[in-house]
Amino acid sequence: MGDITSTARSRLQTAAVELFLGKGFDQTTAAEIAAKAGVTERTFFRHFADKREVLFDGQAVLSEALLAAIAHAPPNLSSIAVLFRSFRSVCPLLESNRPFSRPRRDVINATPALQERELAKIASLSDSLALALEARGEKSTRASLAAHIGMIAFAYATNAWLEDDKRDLQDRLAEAEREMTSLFRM
Amino acid sequence: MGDITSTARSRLQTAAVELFLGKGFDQTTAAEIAAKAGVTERTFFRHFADKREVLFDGQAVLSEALLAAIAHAPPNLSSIAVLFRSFRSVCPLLESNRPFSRPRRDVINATPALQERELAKIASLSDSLALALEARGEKSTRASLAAHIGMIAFAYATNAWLEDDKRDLQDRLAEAEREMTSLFRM
DNA sequence: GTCTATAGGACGATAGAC
DNA sequence: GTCTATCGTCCTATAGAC
Repeated sequence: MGDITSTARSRLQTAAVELFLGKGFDQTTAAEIAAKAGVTERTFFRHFADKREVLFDGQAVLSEALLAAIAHAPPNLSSIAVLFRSFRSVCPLLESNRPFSRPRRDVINATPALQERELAKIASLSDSLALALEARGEKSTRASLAAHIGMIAFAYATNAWLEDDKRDLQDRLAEAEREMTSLFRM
Repeated sequence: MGDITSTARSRLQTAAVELFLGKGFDQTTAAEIAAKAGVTERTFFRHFADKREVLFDGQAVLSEALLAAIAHAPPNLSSIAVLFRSFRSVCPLLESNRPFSRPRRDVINATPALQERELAKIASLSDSLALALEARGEKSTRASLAAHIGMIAFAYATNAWLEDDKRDLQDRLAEAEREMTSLFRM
């Protein structure tokens, strides 16, 4: 991937967020985004499989960070404990990204089609985490349940923090973990 | 909803599943489905907002059954307990529907676009369940976490049962509940 | 040479407007 | 029920990096 390529990509992403915020996802055409980024419509679709995908790129970085954290976690921790440990480890990454995440979140919240895509990405990430837990020796069934449940808490904490950062992400995560654990203690 | 409408709807649904199974979702056009059902393409889109939606109708029945079960559950049960109780109560409904659910599931499994829609439906159902739990007096945060976590187990059990019905749905549910609970006991 | 990014025209299908 | 904008795919072609 050379410089020209990545700048075309990032120009497209920036243009997309601005246009989506300004006039809505449905009212923005791929051609407009491309024009604003100085490329053709056809180039837009070469970089992104469909119009929604332009908003879902950062996931790859997050995914790798989480998988690495799970792989390097000490043994003899429960799967749930490993997951929350990993979530905590990526908080700085997410915090530094907030200026971009916040407007992106607003666009997604306003657009059902984008919410669908986000759920798909979260599910895909959960499946990856489940495999990483299996690599630690967890049974397949339990790894999958733990990963998907953990992601519920992670997504919940992230959303709460994006809506209101009076309390930081670590704090939101700790609260989600507490609440979730307590659900099973009664 | 008159008779003509509902039969046209069901003819469209049946035709859609058959065509999707035969040549794949992407290779099937809305016009083909309509023709097979004896109506025009325009009629297809009057019944279903988009091409995917034709496969997601039964959700409404399931949703109502679950909400009713939650509303009529005895007080003083934990949210998680209420949810699993409700899931168990709809098992007969799902079991009787298996002949339709199984091919539908195959189509969805083969089509990313349909998986996205299914995740969205599950999330929407989870939100409804959360509201029903709140109506029982559960705190909003906890209701939401419980509902989404419960749906993970429910979806997991349903998928396992659809893939292999050597063990019935009740059994799969009980196993999911056991596994999930045990994740928080170590 | 190979590989990759950009470009452009044509086109069927979706889905909304009227 | 007709009309049409937009999405998204197919194909080929050019330019630059390595």
